[in-house]
Parts: sequence; structure tokens; C-alpha cells
Amino acid sequence: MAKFDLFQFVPFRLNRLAAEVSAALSDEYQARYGLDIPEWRVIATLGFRDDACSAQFISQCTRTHKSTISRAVTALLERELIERVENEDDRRAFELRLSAKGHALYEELIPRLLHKERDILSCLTAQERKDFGAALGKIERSLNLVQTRHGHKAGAY
Amino acid sequence: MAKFDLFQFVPFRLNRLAAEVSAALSDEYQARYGLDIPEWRVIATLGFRDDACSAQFISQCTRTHKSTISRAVTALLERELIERVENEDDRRAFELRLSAKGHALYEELIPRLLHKERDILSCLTAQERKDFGAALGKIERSLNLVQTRHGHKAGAY
DNA sequence: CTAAGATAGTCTCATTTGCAACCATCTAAA
DNA sequence: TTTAGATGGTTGCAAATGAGACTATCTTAG
Repeated sequence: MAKFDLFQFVPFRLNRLAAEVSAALSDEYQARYGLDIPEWRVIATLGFRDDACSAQFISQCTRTHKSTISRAVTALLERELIERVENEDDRRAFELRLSAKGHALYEELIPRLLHKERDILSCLTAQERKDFGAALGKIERSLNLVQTRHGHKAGAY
Repeated sequence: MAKFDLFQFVPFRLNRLAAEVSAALSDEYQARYGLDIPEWRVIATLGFRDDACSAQFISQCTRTHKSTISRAVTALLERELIERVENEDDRRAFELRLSAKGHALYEELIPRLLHKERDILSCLTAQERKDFGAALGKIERSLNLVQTRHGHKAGAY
């Protein structure tokens, strides 16, 4: 059998790398702002979109379980970082959006995170970064992880 | 502020991708062989190395908490997939190695996993795969995730 | 209109995991 | 040697997470 090298095995490397990068970032949003990962994902999704969106939407596009998102939403509502209003068209769903306070946090946090990302990727040349991103994109598309313009997982509809 | 795009944010993408790839692989080692992720990591590390190694070593090179490894080792001992012998030089540590049964499982599992990996990366050209691996390597090295020939985390010693 | 099934969100429960205390052993320094 | 601190491994506990039941609401077929 061809010798197997765990440290060359891409799934393993992705896991390890993702864990490490997350740990590096959590210094920013966790230690400084008291956000855990699901909460940060809610904030990031709401901040990214100008209009409101549902918990379901956040769950789908961040690939986080709906119960996890539900808890994060509850916590963020209590901290008044987001707002929730009834959806007139569908009273099961709620429209979520950042509050002014949440938006301020978002605007403060984003540059820090982008800076961290730049740090982490600074070991690559500009071309390598571009190629790396493109490769990630290809793999994402082939695994059906990508969002369409309207934020729905391609292939899920 | 420059508009932030969560879906272009590499840390987020790595997390999502790693989770998805792990899920795809766990069909193999979980459903088929009843191994969870930490157990698979123990098996993979022991199978990769010809000689025995300690739980501590596995913990370090897979970046998995030592208590998690300890539990995985206990489970694998019970299933007789690995063996543990006292280390004469240091009676705190144990030498771990695959049992014959464990080795058979390893030999059976590895081709399946490599096949899955190939599937996942088949959306890339050979050159892109090479470049992607190289980029991962650069990032790993810059984050100090890489192992030396003797299996120690570079920079940790 | 009604019934059956789908969907949004919450909640409870079981599992997983990290943390940290702990024990045993080893190392180094006085 | 003695002692203080480091290290390998285990375990109890608490926090985080996913599965899935459940309620309320919506949709669609008849």
C-alpha cells in the first residue's frame, strides 16, 4: 500500500488549520467583545447584508445548526446587539437586524478581523493568495457550499 | 469602511470547508468502522509511524486536547485496536501501537479515505492541487503547525 | 374549507469537548 | 538526598453543540 501520510492528508490539514485560525481570531471577538463563534456568525451575517434576514437564513449560509443560531440570537437580543421584529408575511419567522449598538460593534470589529486575516495570509504572495482563494472557491462549489446572490445555498432550492 | 464579505473571509471559509469535508469523511470511519474523530486521529497517527509513540505525542501533532486523546485511547484499548505497554525509561508514559486488528482496520480504511480525498480535490487540476497544498504548507509553517521529521512541533522545543 | 405536510423557531436531552484538578513519576538544583 | 517544579496521563465537571421533539404558522391538494 502507498504509505499514508497524515500530515499530507488534506482533510486533516484543513481541520487543524481551521481550528488554529479560529483560535487566533477568537482573541478578537471573544476576549475583546465577549462573542462566541455562533454569535459572531450572526453578527457577521447581519452586518454583511443590508436588509434583515431570518434565523433560518443565517443557519443555512453559515452552516450552523438552527438550535445553535437560536441560542446565539437569544443572547444577542439580551445584549441588545440585534433587533427582532415580526415578519408580517410569515409570522413563524422573525426579521433580524443589527441594532445601532450592534452595528457599531460590527464596524469596530471588522477591521481587526481583516487585519488578522491579512496577517495569517501574509506568508503568501499576492498571486498565491489569489490562487488559494480560487482553489477554495472551486472546492466549495464542488461541495455545494456556495451561496447565490440571494443568499441561498446553490442546489438547495 | 471597505465592505466586508463574510463569504470571502478566509477564516470563515476554512471553518465551513473543514466541517464539510470532515462530515464527508466521517461516513467512512464513523458509519463503517465506528470510529469518532479523535479515535481516527489516534489510529492514523499510530499507523503513520512505524514505531510506538505516546499519547502526548499524538495530542501534540494532531492538536487535540490530551483528555480527548486519553478517552480515545481508552476506547481503542477496549476494542483491542491498539496496545499499550509501559515505557521503561519513563513510567509515567506509555508506548502505544496498533494491534494486528487495528493495523488491519488501518489498511482497510486508508484507501477509502484517500479515495474520498481524491474525490474532493478532483475539481482542481493537478497543478492547482499542488499549489493548494503548497499554500496550506506555507500557512501551516507560518502558524507553527508543522511537524519536524521526528514528529515534534517545530518551535515547541 | 379542510386536512396533510412543510417550515421557522424554541426547548430538552444526550453527547462531545475543553478545562483544570489530581496522581504518579521524572528532572534539576541546592 | 531532598525538594520544587515539570511532565504524562486520567478524571470530574461544566460549557458547547447537535439531534430531534414540539408549537405555531404557512402551503397545497382535494
